[in-house]
Amino acid sequence: MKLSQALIPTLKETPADAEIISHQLMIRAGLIRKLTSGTYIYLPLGQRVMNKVINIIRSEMDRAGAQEILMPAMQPAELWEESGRLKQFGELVFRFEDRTGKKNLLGPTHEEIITHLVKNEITSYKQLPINLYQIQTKFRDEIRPRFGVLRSKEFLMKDAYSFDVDTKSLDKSYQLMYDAYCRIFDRCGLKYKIVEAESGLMGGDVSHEFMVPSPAGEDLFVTCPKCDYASNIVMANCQPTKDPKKSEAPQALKKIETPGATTIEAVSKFLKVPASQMVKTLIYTADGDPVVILIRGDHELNLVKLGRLLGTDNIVPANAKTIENVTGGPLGFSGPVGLKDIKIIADHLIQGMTDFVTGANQADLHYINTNPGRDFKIGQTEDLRTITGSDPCPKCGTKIEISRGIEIGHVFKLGTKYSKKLGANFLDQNGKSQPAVMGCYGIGVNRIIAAAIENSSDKDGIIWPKNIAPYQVIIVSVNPKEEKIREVSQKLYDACRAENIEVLWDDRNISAGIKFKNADLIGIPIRLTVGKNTLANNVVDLKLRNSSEQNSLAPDKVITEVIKSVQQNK
RNA sequence: CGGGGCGUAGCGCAGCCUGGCUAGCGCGUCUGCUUUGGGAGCAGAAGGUCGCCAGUUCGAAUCUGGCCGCCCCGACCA
Repeated sequence: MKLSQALIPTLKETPADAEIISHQLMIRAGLIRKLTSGTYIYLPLGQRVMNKVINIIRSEMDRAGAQEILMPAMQPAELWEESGRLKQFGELVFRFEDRTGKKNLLGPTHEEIITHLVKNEITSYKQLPINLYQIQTKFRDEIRPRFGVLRSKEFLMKDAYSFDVDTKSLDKSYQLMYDAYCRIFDRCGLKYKIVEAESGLMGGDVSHEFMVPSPAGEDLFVTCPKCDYASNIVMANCQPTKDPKKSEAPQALKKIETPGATTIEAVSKFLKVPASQMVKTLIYTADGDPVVILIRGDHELNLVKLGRLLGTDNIVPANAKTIENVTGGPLGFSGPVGLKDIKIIADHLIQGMTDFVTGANQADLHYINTNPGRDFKIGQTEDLRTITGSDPCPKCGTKIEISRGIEIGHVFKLGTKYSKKLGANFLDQNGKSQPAVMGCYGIGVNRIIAAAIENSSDKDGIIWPKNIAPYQVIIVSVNPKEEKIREVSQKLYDACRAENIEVLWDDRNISAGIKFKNADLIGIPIRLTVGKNTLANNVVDLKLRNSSEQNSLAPDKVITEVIKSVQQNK
């Protein structure tokens, strides 16, 4: 492609509404343009990268034995009512009616549809296992789209679904996908971590996320610097204190005034007591019933853990009225002392704490020197908090590390959740009807692009991994009006095209500086410069985007070098 | 949805507080000439419902109200 003819609108200035590097560079390098919040137009350069990624995904999925299909983005709401997920997804789903009043939605994911298909088409164990996938646009009415293409309302996803006769067979299908994902992300040139994850709306018990570490990521994950432990932060187990140290002489419980101090921070400041020496009493309602939870002042309640414990995800903070009913006191001064007729669920650490500060269930009053056992009863002790950076690794005890990451892929063992609900059964060897055991596997295609840029750029622009670069080579003709320069450039351009090497030719009649800046910005791996060196010594300069070295070679030699370099990465 | 911020030419911004003539600046764009190894120079030109609607006023980009859009933080979301 000649740059003079290409729609590659680069920007010198950083757009004001782009916060993170990948978003800024995707706009500046002319990959995307925003249509509205959460939807983007992919320009030629962006679309080329997208296609590169898609091709890699497709080849690895096919290699793993998965078969490509295409399901509609428009789906009947009926199927979602059957699975019970319409309510669960709630506002996240775009809904609409057709002219007859039939309820439809734009698919945020496709478990319902694939299960429907398999229900009708798979009837025998002889047809299993099977893995079907598609690369398709998903729609999610996100509360807050952000960071460009990282969280958008419309995005491209590769989603695969496996069906097996039993869990043992599912383990194999799962591993196959897990390995395929590693190959896909390796080929995309990404550095990533695989972490244990929460299954959320998908359901199922086992899942792993593929995370690209980046400060721009929306997810936090935990890794151990010593062993191989890696987990999403919400899943990381906190170690119970094995041998709680009781203070030798607990102080007497005492009520003291804390006017207007309704938060841990305010009380901590007022009483000059560190948050870690306080206990917060949280009242939630789970399926409408109030629960009382105790967490150390400097810790955070982990709703996922609480949900697992209570067996529901319908957990919301109690309103002021419920709090009054439960504690007899106003919001902001709740405490465990004197609570009746309600079980107190405490985080593991509470048991070992002594002489701590907590609410007195009366306005403007807190207790100091509270001690569990003596002053109130803990009904149940559980791991309820979110792990912190000062916690030990649940596996080996080394201090863990917390990092941010971009979730580019997620694999789930679903089990029979959907097959049971939607009736995807098959006849086993004994002629008995069994629900298929499912797995599902997603990759965010757009996120791979953003993650690759987050992973690899410098002050001048993008540095593409070779396998997903929109073009392999860019030829910069310093002064294309010069006949010899044009001639040599044309020769290089033709030679690349003859070898099927993707090449951009900057044939524009503009000053050289712009061309170099542009080439760096759009991040093409190999740059060939035809300029005064060519005129004086009949050589072309070859420079790689990811190195500062530049070599001068005869035009024929340059082509050989380029071919070698491009093939190395295939 | 709660909190904060923004909306003036394709992009980045000034002007608004303290209302007033033809709404500016930089980049980009177009024409011509000179340039061409790291975002060139000169000369000329095009490009604006000042987000929208209403109100106050002799007069509104500027003041007031409503609405819309966009960004950031949060609710923990594949």
